Parts: sequence; structure tokens; C-alpha cells
Amino acid sequence: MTTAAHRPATLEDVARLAGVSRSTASRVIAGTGFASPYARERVTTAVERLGYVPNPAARALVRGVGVRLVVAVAGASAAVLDCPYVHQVVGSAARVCTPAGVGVALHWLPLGQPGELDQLARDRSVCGVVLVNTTNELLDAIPRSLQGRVVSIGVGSSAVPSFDVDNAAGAGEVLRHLYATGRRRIAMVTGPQWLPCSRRPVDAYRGLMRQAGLPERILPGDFSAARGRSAAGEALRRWPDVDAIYAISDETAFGVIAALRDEGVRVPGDVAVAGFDDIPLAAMTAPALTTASHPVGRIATAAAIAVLDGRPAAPVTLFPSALVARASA
Amino acid sequence: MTTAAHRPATLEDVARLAGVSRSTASRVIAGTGFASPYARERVTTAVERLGYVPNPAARALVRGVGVRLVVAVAGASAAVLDCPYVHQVVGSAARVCTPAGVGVALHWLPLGQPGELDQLARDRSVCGVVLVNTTNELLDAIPRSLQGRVVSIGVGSSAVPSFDVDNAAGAGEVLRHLYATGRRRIAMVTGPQWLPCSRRPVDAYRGLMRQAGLPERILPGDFSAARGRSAAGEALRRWPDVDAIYAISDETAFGVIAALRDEGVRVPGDVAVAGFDDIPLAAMTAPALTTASHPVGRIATAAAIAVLDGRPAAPVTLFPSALVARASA
DNA sequence: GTGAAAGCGCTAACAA
DNA sequence: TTGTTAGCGCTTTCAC
Repeated sequence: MTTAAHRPATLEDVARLAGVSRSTASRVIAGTGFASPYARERVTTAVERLGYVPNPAARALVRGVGVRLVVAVAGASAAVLDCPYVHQVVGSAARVCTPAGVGVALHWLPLGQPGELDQLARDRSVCGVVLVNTTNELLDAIPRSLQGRVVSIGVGSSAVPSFDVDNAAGAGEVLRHLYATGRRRIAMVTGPQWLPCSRRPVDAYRGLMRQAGLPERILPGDFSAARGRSAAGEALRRWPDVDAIYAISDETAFGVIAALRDEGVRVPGDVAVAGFDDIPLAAMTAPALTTASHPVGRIATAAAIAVLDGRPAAPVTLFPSALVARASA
Repeated sequence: MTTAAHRPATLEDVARLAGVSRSTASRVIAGTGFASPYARERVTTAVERLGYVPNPAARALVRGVGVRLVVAVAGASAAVLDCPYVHQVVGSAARVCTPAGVGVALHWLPLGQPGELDQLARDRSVCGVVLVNTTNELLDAIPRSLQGRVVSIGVGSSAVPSFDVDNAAGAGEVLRHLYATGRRRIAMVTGPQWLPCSRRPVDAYRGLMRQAGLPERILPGDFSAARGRSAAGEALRRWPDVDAIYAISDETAFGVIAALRDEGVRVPGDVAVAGFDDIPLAAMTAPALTTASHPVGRIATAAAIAVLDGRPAAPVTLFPSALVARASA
């Protein structure tokens, strides 16, 4: 490895130094095709001496594949691109894409304008798409040419494999924990109405309440702490006997707890509160938050690998979510 | 805009449909060079009809520029790539790189092995580098060929512009707040020793303590909540009269508060606690955390734009950090 | 087993 | 103002 030359070496340079043709050099470097041990040895040496690094862009161009994996996030405004959840997806994706010479892009998909996807499909630099916060409308609008290289973190379809947390199971565990610890007047703060994957915990809630003969008390939310705050106030007003609030996310749960505290309601004494996601801080607060785990990094990694690999993935890959019982419920 | 064709249109297709040469089409599309209003009109129409999207990879290849911006994070292990801070940098960078057809890559730079940078310098697909958690050793090892397209979030050098939070000022504000509210036995939990940019708050602390004739009480940390926990225990043991703990990060501060609570020490009654970063949850906890703001997203955005633009940036761009006084101090 | 040649999609001289 | 020409760096038939 020499010190960085002013002009980075090309395959041509390697071939010349090794005394072989570009084709031969290409074969041994890409690890494709035949090459005599002798040629192999000479090329390898030349690569080392020159500090040669292949140019993924040139490679992609000739192979007809893309150099960017796009994380496409559906939402009402471009502000969805700023949330920590999306950032973690992008970070995890970048980590697995980097060794493949692929970069990560971040797109906003306006709700109700599935045409945006066509744009992505026609961009030859796009090797694949990871959908986040998918809607069925979006799923139905996936251009044929994107099929086989698009996956969803959230709901999927016959054409789009899904990688998601088993939030129905996680919600079930948390709700049963609430029930087992004596809670009978359980309210739930949900996710956005338009987001299909956030309906599963709601369905779990409904099923369990019905099964236990308990009243359904649903407050629409949006994952935010602010909404948790206001929803808690509503809950107290509408159902003075409420003894537990289950929130769709830890953020929301913290908002709920803050509002309860302001109202002089004790947690978990008067009202138990549980969340979902098990973010790092859930263990640090007072009271520590009872929640369910959500392996976002692992999910995003699997999703990115699936589009990178390009082989057909299972229609649905569910990642387990387990109860993390702490002090708040 | 037609429905996505099976084979995405190329410049050639556009030129043919418009009845002009590839060059002319290229000129009007890239917005470079001359073109008659007539040609311009015909090309634009063809682009629309075909739903043509230029291929950034091909463009980059011929222009000799890269298609990836790499976020390079120094650290003891690859685990540094998993922290929310890094994710936010990557997310913000991806957002500004996407419209430029540039993807984001995420690299780990092992401490003490500055050779890794040469690799990046020789990769022609790399258009620039954003350094995170830089050391002076790393800064000195920047290959010449990378100069002008590398910036640092953290300390910089004559060759590497720095984009960072003014954490000295932020720390100063917080510490003066502590002092103004009567605290006189103030301990500090620092960042990692090897990280130069985290030394500035320590220097601010030292300067202020000295100036006020107060004792210096320093506990080395690593930004983590776990270390905040253990450091708080140490502080209590070594300095039973401690009445304030200033932590280098909100994470650490939450760890400190948790440990204090476990020990039966009241916050802020017995010991005031302050952090740094003003993460969203800082406002939601009990007690709400007193801290200083840290506009990570804005910093990362500015850094990425600077390498994308490629024009010389100011040697140092400091982003303001202001006291956010809440309940914990 | 190896090399010559063609070409991926695009831009940028240079002539016309 | 426009088109012709020559590549950017790489892979990949297809002869040899």
C-alpha cells in the first residue's frame, strides 16, 4: 500500500503494472471468471502496491445496477424525515450498504401522491427501495419495474416483502401484564389513523378488551409526546375511573406520564402507564417505563440486506417484541 | 409523464424523441451551455413524456466526481456507528445529499489507524467525507487528495473546516446558572479523554471553578447513561458535600439522576443535575432536565452541504448552544 | 486461460 | 446554436 497518489489508480493502472490485460485484472479483482494462479498473484500484488480501490459507480454503470438504496418515508410532511426512528433506519441501512459500495438516500413520499414512486423507478442509480410507514395505497402503486427490489418496514403486499416488529404480540404481552396486575379500565393512545401497521396494536387491544369484557377507550395519537400529554388529559376527563393508559410509543408514554404528574395523579399508584419501543431512556426515568422491545436496528438491517441481495424474501418477516416490565406498570 | 416503462428512458431516448442530438439534450437538461428556445422546448417535452430521470452515476463517472458522501466516525469499536447521534448525522446528511443524486455511506475509523483514510481517498466513488469524533491524529493523516472535500463535526485543522456546537459557551451558561442558583460544590462527568472536542466543556468548567475559587472535581465519562450512574456514585462517595453534578450529555445526566434517586438523594433539592444536548425527552422527565441546546441536525446539514458544494468553508463554524433551564438545576 | 473490443449513460471539448 | 467525437472506469462476450 503506497501513500495516497494524487490520482487514484484505475483498473488500467493495475493491469499495466501486473503485465496483464484489463479483462484479466477485472476477473481476478471481481472474483469472476478464470485466471491462472500466476496472473492472480501478479494482479493481487499490483493492487496492493497501487492501493487500488474499484470504483463502484463505474461498476454499477456497466452492470446496469444502481448505486443508491433509497429509504422512502411516507408522511404528511417532509418533517417525517427528521424523526429519530427514520434516522436509525437510515443509519442501519448505511452501515450494511457501505461495504457494497452503495450509498443511502432519503426520500419523502407525500401521502396520497403515489406517483413519486415512478420517479424512483426510473432513476437508474436507484438499486432498491426500503419503504417506511407504508400505506396500502402506496403498496398498490409500486411500479412493476421496482418489484423484487423494494421491501417495506411496516405492512407489505404480495409484491412487497414486509419486515416488521411483531407489535401485535408485544401489545398483547403488555396488555396482559396490565390485566394481570389488576388494571381493568385501560385506555389506549394509538398511532396515526392512516398508518396500517400501527393498527395491529389497536386490534390487539380491542380483542383483549372484548375478550375480558372490558370497555374500549381509544384516543387517537401520532407517536408524539405532545399528543401523549393532551391525550392523558382527555382520558382523565372522559373516564375518571381510568386505571391504566397504554401508549403506542415510549415517546407518547412519557408525555402521558408528564401530564398525569401535572394533574397530581400517581404513576403507577393511581394509573399505570406502558409504552412501546423500549428506547434507551425508558430504563432511566422515574418511574422507569414498562414497555415492549422493538429491534429497529435489526429490522432495518434485514430490510436493507434483502434489497441489496435481491433474492426473493419471505412475504412477512416478524421480529419479536417482548414485554419489558419496569416500574410504571 | 407516462407510466413507468419497463426500461427507464435514457438521454438517447430523449434526444431521439426531441429530434436533437444527445449533446443538445444534455445541455438543456443539465442546464449547462446554449440551446435555442425551440430545442429547449422540444427537449423538455420529451423529458416529460418519457418520464426521464438522469442517471447520477453516469454523470458522476464522466465528470470525475463521486456518488457517495461518507460519514466517517472515529471510535474504539464499530459500535460507535450504532449511536443515535451518528444516526442523526447520517440522516441529516442523507436528506441534503439526496437531491444531488449523492448517497451516504457510513464508515468506522478505528482509533490509531489513520491509514483507513487513504482507502477513502482512493475510492473514486467518494465525493467527500464528514468526519465525526475527530482526533488530531486523524486530522494530521488526511491525505492531500481529500483536501477541500472533507469537513469535521468536532475539532478541525488548517486543512479541515470544523462545524461544531459552541459547547464551551453552552457549558459556561449552564455552570454560571448552577453558580447563580447557589451551587458551590460542582462535580463534572466528562466525555472520553481521547476526544478533543469534548475537552472544551471541561476547560470551561476548570476555568470557571478556578475563577470562582471553587474546587475542581472531575469524573471521566463516555457520554453513556451507565457511566453517569457509576460516576454519580463515585461523586457521592468522594465528595459527600457535592451539591451539583454537571454531565457532558443528557444521557449521562439521566444516569446521574437515576443513581442519585437510588441513593435517596433529592434532585435538585440536595444535588442539582444538568446535562448537555437538550434531547426531546429532557423536557418530559421528572424532574425535567436543565441542559444546553445542541443543534445536531443543523450542524450535520451544514457540514454535508459544505462538502457537497466543495467551496472553501470557514475554518470554524460554531453553532450556538444556549441554556435550557428546567427543574433539575 | 487470456486479450481485444464493445458499450453502460452521460458530459464536454471541438468543429461546423 | 448544434452535432460529432471522445472518453469517464469498469465488465463482459467472444475469439484466440
